[in-house]
Amino acid sequence: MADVSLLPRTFYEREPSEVAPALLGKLLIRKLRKKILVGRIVEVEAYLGNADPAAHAYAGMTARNAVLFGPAGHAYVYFIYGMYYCLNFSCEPKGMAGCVLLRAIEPISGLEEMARLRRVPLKGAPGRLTGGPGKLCQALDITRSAINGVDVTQPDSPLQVADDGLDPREIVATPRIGIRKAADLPLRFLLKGHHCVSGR
DNA sequence: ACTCGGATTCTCT
DNA sequence: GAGAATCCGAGTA
Repeated sequence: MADVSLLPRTFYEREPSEVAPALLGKLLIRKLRKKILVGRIVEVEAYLGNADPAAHAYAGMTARNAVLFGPAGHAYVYFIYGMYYCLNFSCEPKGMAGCVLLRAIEPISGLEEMARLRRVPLKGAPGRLTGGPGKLCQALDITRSAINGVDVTQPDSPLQVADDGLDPREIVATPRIGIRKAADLPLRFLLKGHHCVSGR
């Protein structure tokens, strides 16, 4: 893994529908006390802020979604269904409060620690480890208290995104998963045929 | 292969 | 007090 560069803030200062597919193939890096966990982003969803009824920011700023109304390139972590967290990155344009939801990664490094955090056996399909928004947060120890509001463009941040030069082969767009409103928009992006995307 | 429901708690009305 | 950008196991087939 030579030539790995941190994604700059300008990367996030675009429309979510542009940032989302651009994140595919990038490396998600989680720094813990002693260990470093790495995964490759293989599935994301764009949320268009005040232009998108399915977005958390649609109804305006609250204590929960305040991060989305700040500068781009920050982590928005929310708690859902009583037991899971989901990870997003804030985007521009400013005031629009758009974001990108990370739905699945391919585990690259630190698989043992990920399996321990997930409480599943190490052997088995990698998609079982990080193939879903709730799963990847559990595998990388991402919680609202630890990660929400973190600037992912900083070298000393516990959560970062980097480019290692990989050019994704084929990207496909589909409707988003698990939402009631605006359920028809093709804002879910994934690496075609990848074995770590969410679902069965 | 598919459908169904339970777990569990934060957030906003 | 309702509903939620989920996951997993059980049941049926």
